[in-house]
Amino acid sequence: MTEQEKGPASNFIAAIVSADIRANKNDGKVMTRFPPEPNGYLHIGHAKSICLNFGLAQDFNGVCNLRFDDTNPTKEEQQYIDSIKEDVRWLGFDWRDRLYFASDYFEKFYEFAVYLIKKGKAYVDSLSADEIREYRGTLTRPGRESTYRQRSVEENLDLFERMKQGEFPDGTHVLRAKINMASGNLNMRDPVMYRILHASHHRTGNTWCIYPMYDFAHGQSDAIEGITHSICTLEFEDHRPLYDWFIDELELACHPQQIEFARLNLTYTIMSKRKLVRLVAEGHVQDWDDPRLPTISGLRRRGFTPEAIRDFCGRIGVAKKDSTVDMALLEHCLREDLNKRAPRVMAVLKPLKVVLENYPEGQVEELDAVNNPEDPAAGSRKVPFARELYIEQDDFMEEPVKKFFRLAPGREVRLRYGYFITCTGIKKDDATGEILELRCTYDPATRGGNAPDGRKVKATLHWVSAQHSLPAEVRLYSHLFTRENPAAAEEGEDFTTYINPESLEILSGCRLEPNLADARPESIYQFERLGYFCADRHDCTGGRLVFNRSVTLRDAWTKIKKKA
RNA sequence: UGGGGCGUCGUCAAGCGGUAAGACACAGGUUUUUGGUGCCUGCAUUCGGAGGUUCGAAUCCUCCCGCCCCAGCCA
Repeated sequence: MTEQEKGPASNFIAAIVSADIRANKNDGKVMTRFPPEPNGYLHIGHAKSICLNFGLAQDFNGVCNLRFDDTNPTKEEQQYIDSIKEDVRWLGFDWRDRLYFASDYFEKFYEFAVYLIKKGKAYVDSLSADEIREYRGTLTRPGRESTYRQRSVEENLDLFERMKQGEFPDGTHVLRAKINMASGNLNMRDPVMYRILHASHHRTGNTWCIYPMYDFAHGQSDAIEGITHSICTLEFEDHRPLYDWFIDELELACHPQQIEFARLNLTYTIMSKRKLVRLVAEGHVQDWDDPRLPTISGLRRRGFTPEAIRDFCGRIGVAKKDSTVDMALLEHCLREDLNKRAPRVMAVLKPLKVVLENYPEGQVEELDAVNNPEDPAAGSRKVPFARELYIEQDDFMEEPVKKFFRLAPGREVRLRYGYFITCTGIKKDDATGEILELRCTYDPATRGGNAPDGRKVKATLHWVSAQHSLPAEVRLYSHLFTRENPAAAEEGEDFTTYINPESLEILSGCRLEPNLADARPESIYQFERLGYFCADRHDCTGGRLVFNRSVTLRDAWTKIKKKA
């Protein structure tokens, strides 16, 4: 069942939207928006918001805008705009011609500000940043009014105009809303609306040297665009009274409804932009698209599909409770998607040579292998079989423990789509005792993997032909952190303490079946019995074969081993 | 000690006065040329706690407890 067939999501926000439509609020129309600040890369938490906003629009016959909240030129960059657009598109969402920028509305915001000044609802404050903080009071004590709060409308108008003209250096004045310095909600204690920033903006250049704060830009942007439901995360709940206050005082025709939901947390990773920046900047990971990161580009490079991510976002639900979703659910969604789509292929990650003593030298057979047992339409392929093969080191034990039913001395197993083989000998390095190769015999009657006499074997192993297989590099990824909640650091430690030193294992001597010779970057395969692997979008080029492990297959044997 | 939220299975999450959905995880079984997949079974006499209202409460009322967010000229 695809996510489309599962029907509209049911969550408290969908319920609100649905009720609004029934009541014919907003003439029954729905318009949402995804409003990222272009100061970093999108991560799986943003995907939740994207799926919610675009999904609501889809489910209720509305539209969803992509709007960049670019009101702080000191932090925002074009490269982030590009990556965000690419990621949203890759996730499968289309904003059509509705690409907006808060900076498109700077002129309007300025007029709004002037309007509020004239109305006596805004004033220029000339306190220093430190003084403003001090005057604001504390959580339990009310603030004090600024000595500049009573400036005349004329003086405020004059000062604000001169702020705009660039007469004053950064930090000398701000425009503030005149609300209530005694409010229990600190956001209502005369919040700053504009600050002076002599900085070049990535879109407006040097046109402005005053920039609106989030609170004086977001709601108005929503109202200008005609947004009906403005969905954001819980930490903005305290801002809602201010969101409403500005729109009311500005007497705007459209008054979107702000609704808050809990942001996504995932076990064994971190979602905070600040911490992600540190991981990248301090070199704990390669870059923003490091496959260990929960960034959209990292997940993509890891081999996650848009379908799996969308399915995940649909399953986790939307609510107001702080929660941490099990990473295992994300992995489950990927396995489920890939199980039905990924072509199967054989790859040996840690090769152990096998010589079939009774197989004719120089003989090569092309054996039929099913491409995907879950999808008959995927057809089959030929895989070369020869006297010398590689199997996985983990598939042999000289002294097998109980419940290990793979290859061992004297034991017979099946080579997938190949023959039954029996281990007859071990060649070791005399000095180190290291196993160099296995001597085996094969049963010619079992070609394809079936024994005419009906005898059974307990294991089927994957393999590749030694001479035909292709060398490859395979990167094995696991959790970036050793703790479920790395953000909750103990005394004297921070989250980097819990970085998993084994989150990346690079295997360079891997052997792939020859059909993988022209694997395209980003193509995903199931390496039988091992997991799903994705050709690296950057490094799997120019004849070099480089694969990233997206996720392992569920593995009963590892569990048995751990219990023992 | 101010303001705003939230507390239903290990983790998410339905439920909205009529007697606790579902998913992941976990545990068994079964099928199987992937110890994969599929299929079957088990997994909250109880909804943070205590009172109360009611024939009946996770749902309504009261009090208590716990957790999260807010003192950027960040978003």
